[in-house]
Amino acid sequence: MSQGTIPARQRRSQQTHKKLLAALEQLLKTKSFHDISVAEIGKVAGVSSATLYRRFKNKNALIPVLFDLQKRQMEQWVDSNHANIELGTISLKGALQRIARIAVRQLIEQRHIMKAISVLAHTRPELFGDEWQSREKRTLEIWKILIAHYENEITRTDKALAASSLAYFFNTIFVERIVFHDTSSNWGLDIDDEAFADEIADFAYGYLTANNQ
Amino acid sequence: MSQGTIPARQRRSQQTHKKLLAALEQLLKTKSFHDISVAEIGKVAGVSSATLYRRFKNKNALIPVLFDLQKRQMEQWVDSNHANIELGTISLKGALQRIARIAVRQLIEQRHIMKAISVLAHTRPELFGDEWQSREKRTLEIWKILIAHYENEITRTDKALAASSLAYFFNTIFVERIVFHDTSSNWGLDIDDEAFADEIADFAYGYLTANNQ
Amino acid sequence: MSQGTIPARQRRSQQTHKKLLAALEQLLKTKSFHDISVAEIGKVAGVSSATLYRRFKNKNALIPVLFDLQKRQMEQWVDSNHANIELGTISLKGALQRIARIAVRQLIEQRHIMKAISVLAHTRPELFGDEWQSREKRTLEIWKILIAHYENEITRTDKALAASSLAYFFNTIFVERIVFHDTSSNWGLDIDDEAFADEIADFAYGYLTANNQ
Amino acid sequence: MSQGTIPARQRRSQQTHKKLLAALEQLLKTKSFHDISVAEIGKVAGVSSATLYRRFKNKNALIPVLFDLQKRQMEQWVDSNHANIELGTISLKGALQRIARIAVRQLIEQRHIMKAISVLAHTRPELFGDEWQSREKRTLEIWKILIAHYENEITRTDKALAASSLAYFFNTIFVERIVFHDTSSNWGLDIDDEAFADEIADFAYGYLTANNQ
DNA sequence: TATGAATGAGGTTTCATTCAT
DNA sequence: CATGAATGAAACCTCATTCAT
Repeated sequence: MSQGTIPARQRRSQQTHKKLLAALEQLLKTKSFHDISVAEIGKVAGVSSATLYRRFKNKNALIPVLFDLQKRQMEQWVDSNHANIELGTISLKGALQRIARIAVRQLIEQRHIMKAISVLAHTRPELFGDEWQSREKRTLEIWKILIAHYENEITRTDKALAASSLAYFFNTIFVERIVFHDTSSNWGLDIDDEAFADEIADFAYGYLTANNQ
Repeated sequence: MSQGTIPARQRRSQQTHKKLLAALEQLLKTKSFHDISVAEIGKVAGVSSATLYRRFKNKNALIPVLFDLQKRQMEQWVDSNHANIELGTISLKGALQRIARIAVRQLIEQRHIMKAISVLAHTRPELFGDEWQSREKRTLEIWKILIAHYENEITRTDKALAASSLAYFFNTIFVERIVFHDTSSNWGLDIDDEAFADEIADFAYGYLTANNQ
Repeated sequence: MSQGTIPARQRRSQQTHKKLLAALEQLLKTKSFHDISVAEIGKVAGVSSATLYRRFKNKNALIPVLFDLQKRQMEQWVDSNHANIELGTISLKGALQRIARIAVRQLIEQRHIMKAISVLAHTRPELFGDEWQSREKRTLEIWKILIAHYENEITRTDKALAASSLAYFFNTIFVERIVFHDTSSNWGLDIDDEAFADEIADFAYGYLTANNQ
Repeated sequence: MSQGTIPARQRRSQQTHKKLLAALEQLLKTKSFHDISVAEIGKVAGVSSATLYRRFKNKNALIPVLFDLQKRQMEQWVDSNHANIELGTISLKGALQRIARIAVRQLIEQRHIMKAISVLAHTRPELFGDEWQSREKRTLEIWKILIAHYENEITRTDKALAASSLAYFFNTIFVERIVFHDTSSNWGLDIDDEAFADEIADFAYGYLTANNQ
């Protein structure tokens, strides 16, 4: 349970909790967290703003919960087999493309919540707990496994560094285009999201396999 | 002249204009635009907040000017020979490293103002005029020139796409690490900024030269 | 039974009643009635705030009960022989000293509850019923008895007035020093409470026996 | 200038300052400081509540100013010769009566503001600066002078203690009757305020002159 | 019955902006 | 022209009290 969240005993209050989060998510589609007032959230959720304060310590306490929500949504999405990668049967390039496409699709799916999280992470980093770090660690592990699997093909010598670089790269490069799609410049990239994912995969592939004589 | 800026006829008011922007820049080092009040800006600038409204239509009108300021600072920096690249005498890889390092250094230099611009671009895109697009165009041109120059070495077939991809890539990938340095996760990238720049250059180099059979 | 109190039929609810009052008393040690919320009282008492409303009409209804509680505590204290005065065996001055010391001790004992009552009496006099008046009457009677007993020694001619003056005096003069001990100025009175009581007794003794030619 | 007060440069703002204080004083006639909202003060003063925050750091910052106001009002009153005591030409008893009557009259004059100060001193002592102490000191000096002047008549041996006791006594004993006149019990003291002052003077006189063999 | 849930009304404070000197 | 003064609108939050389980 995120910090600042007040445990809900009854079913009614759990519903309220959900309704509030759903309202927040809804509102985040059109404005930033800062520009959404507690009253607004309450209104959309169909409860009074005082009720929000029964479930959350204060407005900021919604943020970690938003974070949790994003995580849960992502896990659901992963579980539903959208994110299956069988390293055994696929080339390195294919794997990278697969990953890039999955990342893009998932980011599209969670566009609004990710926008909020991204802005908040840049604006109010102090409101994020350290759960962030555990996600980071797990991601890094996955990249290490992938690199080990394609060891022969990869020319990078410092494998740990390569894992870190890839993790940074994949977690950074899509957000601008996918999440801030409507607001940020597109640099004449008039290709669809799938093709974009492939381009990105090419960066990663090139990085891993280039001749570094 | 940015929109919302009121032309300053007299020298005194030009100074006021400068003082206000300097104050804003100063304040952006410690908090976000949203968290800086007009009164505060006036105080640091040594003028009253009402005076600000004689130079700017409203608080938001500062943003395009901030943007201009960043541009001017960058141009100064470029002019001062920090950003000289002689394509003739240098390998593709060397050129990319050079560019990456320059980008990093320049971002470090303008860290605070870039943070503000980045957040605002994500939060209030409507406040940015279309000058953005002309920068975008010029950047794209530069990449096209570079790609043409190393044509033989580059395996990418769609040169225009490659230019766009590189432009997107270089304008996106550094910000997280350099500008949001203190707030965002570093994915175990325990290398210094120069080495980081080189890693990034490797992505670009790999992308441009990989065997795409 | 104080007004606003809902009669408690069952033993369980009597205990709840007690627990609530004990909680209030406890909380009054650190903050004023106004600053104590119903939720807080409930929490300390170990019941929900809704339960409080089953025992009391509203928050204010606690006040008369607080008053009762103070009375009961005082009576207990008196019964336990702390307050025994045998007029027969003691001088007027001795009697006054005795009374002053008793008053001081009792005020110390009930410091917190008396602080609450004092502030509330000044702030919300309408919340006190008229039971106050019966206490007043009884006190006055006692002073009349004392004055009658030492008739010869006393130079005051208007005995009724003397009784009233003494009653007012003794009921007023200690509170500032004893009850608001930590908050109010002490006028350089660097003596202990017992010596203070004696000083006060001297005022009363002087008043009663001075040469009023 | 009291802490939390923002200096007023223009005449208009000084007027606003005055209007706000006058409004507060007015409102204190019917309710306690705690029960008066900032909005209310603004309304009565004829300004918006935001304006109050231009002159005062916050609501609490009004309190020291209230304190100042009381002091200034008192000084004015004293200067207007209401409080003249010529020790040379008057008996000890006469002097004490004079003082008691003056105290009573002055308290009547400042009844409402004194009620507020008294309640606040008991409720929020932390909001009072240490100016209190300097007043205390001066009062003590005056009593020492008086005692020295009537040295022969006075039977008390510890003169310093006597001064402290009198200071405490005179600063405590009137408030209940005069300031909380309408709310507190009167113990059958059916005499007018002047006669009441005389009774009180008798306590002091008796204290100072009693036979302490 | 007891209580967790819910809320309406209200409180203090901030701030971008306009007014008046 | 520059600025101190003023403000309307809105923000977050609290709490005594009622509702519904």
